Amino acid sequence: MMKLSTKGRYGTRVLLDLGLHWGEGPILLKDIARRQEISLPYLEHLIAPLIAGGMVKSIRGPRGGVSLLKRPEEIRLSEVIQLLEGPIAPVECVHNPEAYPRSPLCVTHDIWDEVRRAIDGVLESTTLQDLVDRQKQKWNLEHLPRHEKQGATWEDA
Amino acid sequence: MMKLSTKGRYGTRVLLDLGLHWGEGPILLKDIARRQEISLPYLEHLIAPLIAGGMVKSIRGPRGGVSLLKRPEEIRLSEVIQLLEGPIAPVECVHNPEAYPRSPLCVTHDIWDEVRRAIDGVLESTTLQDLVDRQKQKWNLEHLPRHEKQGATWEDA
DNA sequence: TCTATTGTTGACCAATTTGGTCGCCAACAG
DNA sequence: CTGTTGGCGACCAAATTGGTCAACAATAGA
Ligand code: FES
Ligand code: FES
Repeated sequence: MMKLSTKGRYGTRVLLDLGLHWGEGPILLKDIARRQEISLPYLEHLIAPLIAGGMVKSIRGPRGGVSLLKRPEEIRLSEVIQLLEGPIAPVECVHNPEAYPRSPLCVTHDIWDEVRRAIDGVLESTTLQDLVDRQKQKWNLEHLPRHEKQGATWEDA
Repeated sequence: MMKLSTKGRYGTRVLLDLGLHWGEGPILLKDIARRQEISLPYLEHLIAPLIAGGMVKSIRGPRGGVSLLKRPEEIRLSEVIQLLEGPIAPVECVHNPEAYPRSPLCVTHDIWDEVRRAIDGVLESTTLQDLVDRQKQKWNLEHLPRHEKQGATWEDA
């Protein structure tokens, strides 16, 4: 039920990667693809909505690449998921109130909206900087230099 | 993102229907199908996991039908969704901890688990009886006799 | 200006999931 | 035995997912 697709999962990892390299100028898609183990052609599609959403900037040509347009602490996970997976809602009608005139009569509607608010609460209160901080902390606990662990941000076993 | 499928949505309506007819003996699938506007063949598939999960009892033959095995106040929405849609988790690894040895190193894992707990919190604290009560209250506000409105529990416009 | 580099786009594809229908079988009341 | 009712598996179409590929656009630097 209600699984996140690879868009959301990979995309979050891509942004975490960009957050970890914040301030280093344009990052090559090729490098992100290698570190996050995402195929380059697929990554190009993943990054598109993030660029369209004004979250990421891209530069073509030599010395090009992509970088965050906003500071990591200004990027909330709710925006990220919104861009990558669309509206955060367990059912259509919750996100699209006016299109469903029956909502006021529908009991389950109220519950699904509560679920939506619960999800949104978590994602809204988490920023990309939070993820970056947690990642660095985990690396420190491992007593390993950061650059040796940069590939270890996967969610797939 | 993370939409509920018709299994979860229709199935919840089916249980709400059974909750509203609690104590009336076996309810015909045919009647549920008509009231909830679900095709009978599809309904038979929807009800299967609920029977397998011990939530609903079925009786075949004349004067048969289905009915709740537990009282509506003992049926939590979390169980319902669990039976109909599988584990409540935005990513596999959250539900399947031991199969994903990388979890402790993975930052996003923590976030997805927070999301899972948020969802579960809502569904765990809502029982079928809550839905029944809300439905009756909505009907009362409409000042209409109950039996005229029994079809109006849809979530689809 | 030429070229190598890097991102952009859209067409295309296979696999999976979703949302069903249909036909036959099993159980049971009368 | 017969009619009624649910159980179950095969089957199906459509949508979604998860990609690949080739052609193109932009740009930096020689
Ligand atoms: S291991 Fe589960 S999200 Fe990373
Ligand atoms: S109208 Fe949205 S769930 Fe019923």
